[in-house]
Amino acid sequence: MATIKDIAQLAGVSLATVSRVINQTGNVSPALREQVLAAVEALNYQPNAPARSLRRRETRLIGVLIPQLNHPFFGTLAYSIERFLFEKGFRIMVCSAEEDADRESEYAQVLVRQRVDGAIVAPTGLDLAWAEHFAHARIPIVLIDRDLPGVPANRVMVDNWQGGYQGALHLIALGHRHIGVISASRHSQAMQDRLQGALQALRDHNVVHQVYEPDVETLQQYDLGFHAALHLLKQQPAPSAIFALTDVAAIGAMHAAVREGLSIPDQLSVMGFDGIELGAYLIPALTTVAQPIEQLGNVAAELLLKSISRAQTEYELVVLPTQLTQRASTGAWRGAR
Amino acid sequence: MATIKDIAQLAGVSLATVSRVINQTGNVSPALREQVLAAVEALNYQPNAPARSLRRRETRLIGVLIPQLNHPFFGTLAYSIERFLFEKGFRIMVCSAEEDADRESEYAQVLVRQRVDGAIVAPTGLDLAWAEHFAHARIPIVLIDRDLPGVPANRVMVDNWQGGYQGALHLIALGHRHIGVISASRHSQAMQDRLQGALQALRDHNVVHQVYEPDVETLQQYDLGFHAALHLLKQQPAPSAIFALTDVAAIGAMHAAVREGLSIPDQLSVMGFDGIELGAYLIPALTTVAQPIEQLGNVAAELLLKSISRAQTEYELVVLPTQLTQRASTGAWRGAR
DNA sequence: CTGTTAGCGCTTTCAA
DNA sequence: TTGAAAGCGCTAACAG
Repeated sequence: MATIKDIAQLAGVSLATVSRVINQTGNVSPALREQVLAAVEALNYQPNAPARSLRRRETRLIGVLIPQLNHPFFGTLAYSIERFLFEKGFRIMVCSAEEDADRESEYAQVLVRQRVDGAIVAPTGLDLAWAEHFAHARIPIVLIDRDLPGVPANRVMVDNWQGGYQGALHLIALGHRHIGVISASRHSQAMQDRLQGALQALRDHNVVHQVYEPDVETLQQYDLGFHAALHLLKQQPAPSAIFALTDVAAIGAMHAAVREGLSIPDQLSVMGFDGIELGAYLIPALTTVAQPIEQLGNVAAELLLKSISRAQTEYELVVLPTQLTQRASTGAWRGAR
Repeated sequence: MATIKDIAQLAGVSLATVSRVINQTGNVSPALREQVLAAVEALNYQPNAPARSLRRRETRLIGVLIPQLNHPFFGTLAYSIERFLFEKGFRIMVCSAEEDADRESEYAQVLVRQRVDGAIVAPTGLDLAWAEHFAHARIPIVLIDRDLPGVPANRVMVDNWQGGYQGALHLIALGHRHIGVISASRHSQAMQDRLQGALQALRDHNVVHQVYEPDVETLQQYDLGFHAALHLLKQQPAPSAIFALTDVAAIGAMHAAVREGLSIPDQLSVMGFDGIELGAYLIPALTTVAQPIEQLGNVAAELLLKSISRAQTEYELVVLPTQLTQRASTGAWRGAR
């Protein structure tokens, strides 16, 4: 591969001049500029990013550490971050921690070694080993989706408690008095907040409820919802509505309900949480507590860029609102089955 | 951040010794090794990847260039590649070309500049500018999902033509004689192959059919399927079955059908192509021509690693079989509506 | 406006 | 077994 030296040679100028032309820094006479550009063209020169990073002490690389790439919510989040940062001249390295603290920590080290300029992290759980790695390296991070109160960092997320409350309230307002709740993870702060919010609403209105929480973390979220619903539907009295704390789990729950011969929403209302695009196309379309996913990603990226450019000691917490998106999967209670 | 020099100083050894310990190359006496390791621990040393890459002339980075990160099929593909390569000590840089040739080409340049050791590409279309960038830099690539006959590279994909034929045959065997086909893209070779395969089956059995092809590339695949189905259902005679050439489009089509008051599969059969996990949880569960997505990713990654380690002039084409996965969204023709 | 030069952090001969 | 030193490709003083 051609180097700056080759260009200099071919153009008959010094290394510095080539560098100046390429980076548009400093003044170069039009004549020389032309020569350099011609040489660049002729040799298909592409700057060596590692060399540049080494010298400049910045990589223009941002780490994105999420639980799972192959997931509608996190995939959309990563995608929005990618687009935002691409415009700003930053590239991303996406890493799937797979809901595994060891893997998460290992990936954090990888990102540190790559000398990313910053990282956006949707933490897996309560283990903070990964955060230590970034802290030691003084690499700024932004927490997204899942809160982690102890960590010194900017945070951007929705008000999960409020969303949980809001969602449960929707079912209550429809007349449901036996409600099942499906939590997707014990270790996610977001999930716990949603759950507590929902429970509060349920208690406030004296609604009988049953909670399903998985014993272990799982990546099989559809399946989780499926089995959770099967479990909840066996309870006595059986719920007339299910509030799944993620859309993906809600989809699994819907499938389980139909397999049990129940029609949605006539015999069972099902709602989710997240607001993934897919929800609108389900049959019936999924009622959900929607997060502003794109905005979450954009705000996080923006905040990160800010803390990269000027070291800060004050950390922001941005809380975005959720929005109840009522669609066809929930309906008024129609009496006992 | 601590450098190898700091470690050497603290441990009272030379740079070379530190390097030997860290890389486990060359022999170092146990005593010195201990000292070095202690210093590494004490200073939270993390090797500087850009510096190492510069010197070693390899980055252990692999580019993954796909049309869209936020997409069940490509997301799963990227995820399987990530997992496979992580085990082998390689990291990935995922880039979403967004079905846009310019963006794709730009991203290819980014990857070249990062000096990735190789790239796995699901090309957007027929513009080959991106491939030139890799070719000039002599960076090995593997094509995945979408074929591009002219490009000198390993290729791994399913037999899309056969899959298309197989899918159409399934509907024909169910007795359908008016079938609508939804193609998701004009520029994707994969899509064209599927379409041709399906058309062949349709012609072979004298089945009346109607094809919907989008005018422009779109990232809104659910919506594409939705509008395509609306269009097809208006035709005379109306189709009794729809074969969408991606699962995501099939989901949109199902939604449109239900909105038009049709029940699936009683009044309209719908099937897709891809075999995304979600399909099994839809209501009704989606019949599809399934690709072995994980395997596609793994094979591509393996092939790439092979061509990185030893430069090759012979290129392989790996064709994996599709599998018809029959579920609830398709059923026997029940007579005219 | 242009060129020379000193490193960025690391690996790897080559000598000792 | 260990260390000294050169250099990967680039940028940024500094000098002219």
